[in-house]
Amino acid sequence: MPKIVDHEQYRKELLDKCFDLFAQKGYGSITMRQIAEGLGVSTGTLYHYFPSKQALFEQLAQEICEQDLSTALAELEGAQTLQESMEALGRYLVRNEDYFIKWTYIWIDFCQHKDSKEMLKKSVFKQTNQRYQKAISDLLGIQDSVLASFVLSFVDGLILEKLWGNDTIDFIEQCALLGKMLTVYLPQHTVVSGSKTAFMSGLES
Amino acid sequence: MPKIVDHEQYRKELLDKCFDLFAQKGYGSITMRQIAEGLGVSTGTLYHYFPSKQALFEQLAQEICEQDLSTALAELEGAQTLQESMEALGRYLVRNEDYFIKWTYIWIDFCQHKDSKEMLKKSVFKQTNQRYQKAISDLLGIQDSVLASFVLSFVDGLILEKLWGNDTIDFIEQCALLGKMLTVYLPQHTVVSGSKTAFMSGLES
Amino acid sequence: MPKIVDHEQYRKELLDKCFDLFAQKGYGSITMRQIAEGLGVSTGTLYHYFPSKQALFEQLAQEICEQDLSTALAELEGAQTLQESMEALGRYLVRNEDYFIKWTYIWIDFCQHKDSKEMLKKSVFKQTNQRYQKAISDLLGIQDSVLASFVLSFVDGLILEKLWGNDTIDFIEQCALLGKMLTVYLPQHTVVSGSKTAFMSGLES
Amino acid sequence: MPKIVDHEQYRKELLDKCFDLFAQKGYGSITMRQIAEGLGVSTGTLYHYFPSKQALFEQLAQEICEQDLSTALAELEGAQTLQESMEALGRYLVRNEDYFIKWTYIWIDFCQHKDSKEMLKKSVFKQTNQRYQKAISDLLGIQDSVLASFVLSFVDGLILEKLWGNDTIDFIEQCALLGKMLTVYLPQHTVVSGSKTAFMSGLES
DNA sequence: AATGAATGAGCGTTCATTCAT
DNA sequence: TATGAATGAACGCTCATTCAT
Repeated sequence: MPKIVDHEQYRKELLDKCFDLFAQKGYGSITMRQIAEGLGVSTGTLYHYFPSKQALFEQLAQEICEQDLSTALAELEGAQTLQESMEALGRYLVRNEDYFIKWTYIWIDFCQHKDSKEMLKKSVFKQTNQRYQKAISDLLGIQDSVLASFVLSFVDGLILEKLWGNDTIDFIEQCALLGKMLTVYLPQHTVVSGSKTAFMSGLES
Repeated sequence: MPKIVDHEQYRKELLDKCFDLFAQKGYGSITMRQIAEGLGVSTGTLYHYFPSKQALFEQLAQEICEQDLSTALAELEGAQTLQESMEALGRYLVRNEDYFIKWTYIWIDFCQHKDSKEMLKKSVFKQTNQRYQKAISDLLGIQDSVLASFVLSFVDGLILEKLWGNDTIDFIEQCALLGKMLTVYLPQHTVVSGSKTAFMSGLES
Repeated sequence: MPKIVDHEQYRKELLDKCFDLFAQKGYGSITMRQIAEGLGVSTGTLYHYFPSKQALFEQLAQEICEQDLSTALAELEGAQTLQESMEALGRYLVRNEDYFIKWTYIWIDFCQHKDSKEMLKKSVFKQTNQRYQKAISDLLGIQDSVLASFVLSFVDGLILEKLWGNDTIDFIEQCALLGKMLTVYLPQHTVVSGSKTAFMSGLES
Repeated sequence: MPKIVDHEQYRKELLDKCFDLFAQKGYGSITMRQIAEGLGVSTGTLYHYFPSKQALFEQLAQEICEQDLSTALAELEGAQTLQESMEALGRYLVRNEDYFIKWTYIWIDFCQHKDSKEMLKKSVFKQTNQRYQKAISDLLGIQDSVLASFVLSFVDGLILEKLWGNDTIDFIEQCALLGKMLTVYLPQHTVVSGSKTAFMSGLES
């Protein structure tokens, strides 16, 4: 039993270290030898833990989708106003820019191989997307899914612009702008249903 | 009397047909044989027109970056209000969703191979990005580059969400929302300098 | 616990077996698949031991240049007279005719690819040639380099004639003739400096 | 009829120009495109005159074998003594060193492809070799075929040494040495049969 | 006669994967 | 468990050859 734990734990460690490797070269361009080398193991060992390159990549995709959002979200809590929330979001994006770019590389790569993995994509990604949307709803303090999608898309887009080398974009500035826009938009368009959210009361303070 | 072929024109035709192929499988995963087959030529012919796979891909990237925006922009003209402009943008995105997703796949792929191509990326893409930003500025009728980047990122994000299979996003709905947000935001924050733009007067009507 | 293989030794074994293969078809006409098949390994294995076809060929050329001459020379020792030495040389050439022809094929091939290998050729071959010239000087028992070159060229020519199919040439007969010619020529032209060589005393007996 | 003459003549011109090309890279390493380019024609034209690469090479080999020796030999005539003849030979070799090296490259290349060409080799080369041996006999003024082979081999060897880069060899010096050796050797060993040759009388003068 | 575009088998080489140790 | 040698199908690319003009 403890053996299995070790095996499983080591597998996860290897998987984590694969993140950068796949992000840098892409599924189609990295080789198992390069991965093994990057992990500091032999190809034999790599195949001992993962049945194939495809399986390794899918497990990685699965893994990064299932990553816990709670610690991330914790960083965003504590804001008193929407504006503060957005500014916190901006700082959070700046701090994790590199990670998000890599995440994006990997996920897009994964999407491109939509053969038999359609199902996995459907199940895992949909779920992930919902979690992100939920996180944004919580952050905004509203339930409007269109608005949540709006913010989600905007954030995706910020990262995408950075990914392809546009360094004229400033996450902080952009998120602040989003904050301002939401601040002037929301009070006029939100149907306050029942009790106010913590966020709304924050807004009014 | 050689076989009469307009070498340059045929090269461009082949290049155009490569767009879908590279978008579907990615640079690292598609093979020259597959490309040749997809184009309906032999590998020999493919190499007669392109010196290498990498050169073919770079020419494709160059090509799609240099594509004319004017016809695209023409579709967006004629709107009287910002809201109408945004709605036109939404319809435009819906109409060209497939194209933009493929464009994104290819460009991200290109960015991932940033070895000696850094320069090309810098020169070509930067320019392209500027043209897009300019187009958005024109569409909005403002000069604020932060705002233009905001809209650009948002649009990028919409496409990215669609790319990875999120079909709960509705371009029309999202662009309408953007329109509404801009409509309430702009009058309060834009310093109208000198004569009003056509757009601004439309707003006031 | 890796598979136990003495990498370096196995590499040498493969290299040795390449000798005949390259000699028979020539560098430009033999394929790596044919070589692999000839060696009884897969192409993958071949590339595991040699980085490229060119490197393989260069290592082979290097190898055959560095081969020990001492055993060969030992066969030629023990002759009491110049005539006997030359007759021993003739028998030696007959015995190794096949080997020398192959050696010649390979070396000529190597010389034809004198691009960046000029240096290797210069260093390795020159050295080899000097060793051969030295061996001939020892055999003749004289220091005259012009004479040594004469004999060397003659021997080269004998092999070359055999290489291109002239089977009217008889190594024994030719070497005997060389012996006779040297025997009548040398006493009249050699300045005996100091003590006589073993060979000279043999001549006089 | 005149058309055919032109065709045939042009074919020969092309063939002549191939000499250097094949000598420089070797049959297996030169491509038909490179040959065409070297000749200043298209591949189509090349194939119009020669049915295949192999046929082209064989025709070249045939051609250079059949080349007239008479002009060459004329250069060697006029010597009064054997020594003079050998010195003339030395100068002749120096003058044509480049040509002979190329000739050797090509012929060795041809010999290496001894599949179905064995016959051609047998017939054409044997004949050629006999002509050379005859030329040498004439030059020496003797009929001894062993001696002729000796000289032929020696000359071959001189060229071979030069081919593989040995530039310490001096054709003039070597041929002079050969002259001296023959001069001391011949009078003692030649059975003068019947009338003296022109050469012998020269020797005695 | 002459061109060069087109072909596809085959080249040198790589790579995911297997296997003996 | 861990290694890296071994495999051979398949990769990017080339080349002798054919063919439409």
